[in-house]
Parts: sequence; structure tokens; C-alpha cells
Amino acid sequence: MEASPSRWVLHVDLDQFIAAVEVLRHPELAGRQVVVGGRGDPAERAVVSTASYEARELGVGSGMPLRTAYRLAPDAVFLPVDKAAYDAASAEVMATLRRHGRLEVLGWDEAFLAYEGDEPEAFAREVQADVLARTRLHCSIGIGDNKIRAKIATGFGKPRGVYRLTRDTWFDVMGGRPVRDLWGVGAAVSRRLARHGIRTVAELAATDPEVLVGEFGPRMGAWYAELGSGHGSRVVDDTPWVARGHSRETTYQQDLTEPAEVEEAVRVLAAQVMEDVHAEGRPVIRITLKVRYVPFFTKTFSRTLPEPTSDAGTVEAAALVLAGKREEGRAIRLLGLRAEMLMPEPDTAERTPIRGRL
DNA sequence: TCTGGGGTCCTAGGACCC
DNA sequence: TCTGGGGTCCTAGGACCC
Repeated sequence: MEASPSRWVLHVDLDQFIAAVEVLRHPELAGRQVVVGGRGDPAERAVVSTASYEARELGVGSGMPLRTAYRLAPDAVFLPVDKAAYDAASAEVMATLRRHGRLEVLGWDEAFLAYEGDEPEAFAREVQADVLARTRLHCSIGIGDNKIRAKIATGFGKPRGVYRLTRDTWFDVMGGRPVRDLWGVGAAVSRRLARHGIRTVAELAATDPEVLVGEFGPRMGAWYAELGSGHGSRVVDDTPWVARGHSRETTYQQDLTEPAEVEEAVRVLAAQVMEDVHAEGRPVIRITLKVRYVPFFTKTFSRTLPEPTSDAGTVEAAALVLAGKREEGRAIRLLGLRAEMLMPEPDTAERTPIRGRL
């Protein structure tokens, strides 16, 4: 049952979610430099998941190698990533938000909320207060007349704020900003746009869609054209997400060089992936093996299985066949295995990709 | 001191088929 | 001058997001 468009869309985004959850568990860390990442050992191969504001002041940011973070902030407290704790906190937040209206969950720490009334700011403040009261976590809220604008508005509200962005204010607020500020435009796309002389959001909006289609193809070209004007869906879709697949990957602390250790590592990954797959109860239709050679060159090998299977042995064997395609004798720093699963219904619903839904 | 992990979707090119 | 032309499946790679 397709939900209908809502009058207002709110985008709720938790402030410093991971760091905030850690501080709740360890109150003594409040106000200190905190860096969460990997197994919490800054000497290991891993990166920063989140840094507290105090650590950010020293230049520590997410995605940065832990070793670099340690160099910048030697006095920081380094904590391991604790997925289970964040899952639990996230579930609490989402349950709270759901009490206020139809909810579309986007990730651990963000969601769209539908609102039909006349006072979106007042409503947003109520939601923030309720989230804080029930979870002790702060959030920022973007108000929009569609999902795109709500999502972008949130950034202007951080931290702990509320910000409204609509058709009437879109170009005043966003027109002069770089296209990179749009959700879904990254470094590569903004470089390609720049080659057409398109640097700002207003310039993107003014571009003939045919130019964009020529550069990016029919779907993405059309999508970027809409994005420039801030057009997007107003439908907050609360149908539960069905995972397309599951994957596990590991960066090894020591490079793998021996065939036997590579094969053993593939078996371990296969077992881990199949745990997640079995929890879903749907068979695997395709697998992809990711191989990152030293120093940092990544290749993927994939294969559609002859028939859908839930048998761990079959999947492991197929993964080992893929591993056999690797360059023998080349040191490996990462292996990953992804399993795609059969989708529940034979695809009657029209496919509405994430980007198209926004 | 290099460069995580878990996802999603899109595109391109070749194979294959009618 | 020559090339059909869709459609679908498969694989590899790219891009982006949190």
C-alpha cells in the first residue's frame, strides 16, 4: 500500500550519534576528546567512525586513519566500535519518533517523519524534546516541503536546531552553494559537472537536462536535473526495509601472502556472511568477492549461482572458486564477501530506487 | 605512521536470443 | 560507401551515503 504525499516532511538527525551514545555510557568522558573507531587501538589498521567535538577541534574527523588521529590527538580516549550498543540506542530513538507520525528510517541515526499540521517548527521542537526525554540524545531537525529539502535543511539546524527549507527559499539558501552540498553529489560527480561549467546549485538547475543525460545517462542525468531545483518526493514511506544482501569484509592487520591463509580467510568470511543470510531466511542468488591488494588496489569477482541456495557449503565453495581468480603471489590487505539474496515477492512493485524515492 | 565496514544503485559492454 | 535492433542476463567497476 503506497503511502500518500505528506504536507510537510521532517528530517530528524541525531547529533554526534555514536559519540553521544558512548558518553551516555561513560559520563566521565563528557567534555573530553573521544575517538571511536576500529577496535579502539590507534596502532591498528582502522579509521575513525566518530570524533567528539573536542577531538574535532584538533582536526580529527571521520574516515581518518586511527594512527593519524592519534598523532593529532594523543590524549584522546580511543574506544572500539560497539555496533550492538548503537543498534539498541537507534531502535529506542526510532520507536520514539514513530509515536509522532509515519516514519521512514534512513540509517542508524536519521529518519523522515511526516507531518500534516500548520506548525512544523512547534512540532519539531516537541519531537526534539521527546527524543531527549526518552533517550537522553539530542537531534537536529530539517523541515521541508519534500524529502530532499528536509534532508538538506537539517545541516543548517545543527546542532540541536530546527531549520526550514522550501520551494520559496531554495534558491536563496542553496543557489550560490557548490553542487557538492547536494545530497548525492560527491567529489567525482562535481568534477564532471565542473567540466560543463556547472559549479553552483543554481547553475545545475539552469542546465538543459539533455546535457546532464548525455553526461550521466538517462536515470542519473534526469535525477541531477531535478536535484538542482530541490525537487523530490513528499512520500514518507514506512514499509520496512528489505535488505538486498549482506557482506562482511576484513582489513587484515598483517597482509595475507600464503594461499592457505587466503583460503582460510575466505572460509571465515563465508561463515560470517551466511550467519546474516540465515537470519533473513532467504536464499543467496549471487556472490561477490572483493580483493584489496597491497598497496591499495581493489578488484571484485562475482558470480550468479546456478540456483538460489541457503547452503553454507555451496556458498563457501563458490567463494573459493572466485578466490582462485586472484593474482597468485600478490599480497592482500583486505578480503570481502557479499551475498545477494532472492527478493521476497517476484518484483511486482515497481522498483523505486533510493535516489528516486527522495 | 596512510587509506574501515556495511550498504545501495547505476552504467557499460559482451553474450545471447528472437 | 558500412553497421539490424531490441531486450535481458551477466560481470566489473564506479559512485555515493552513513
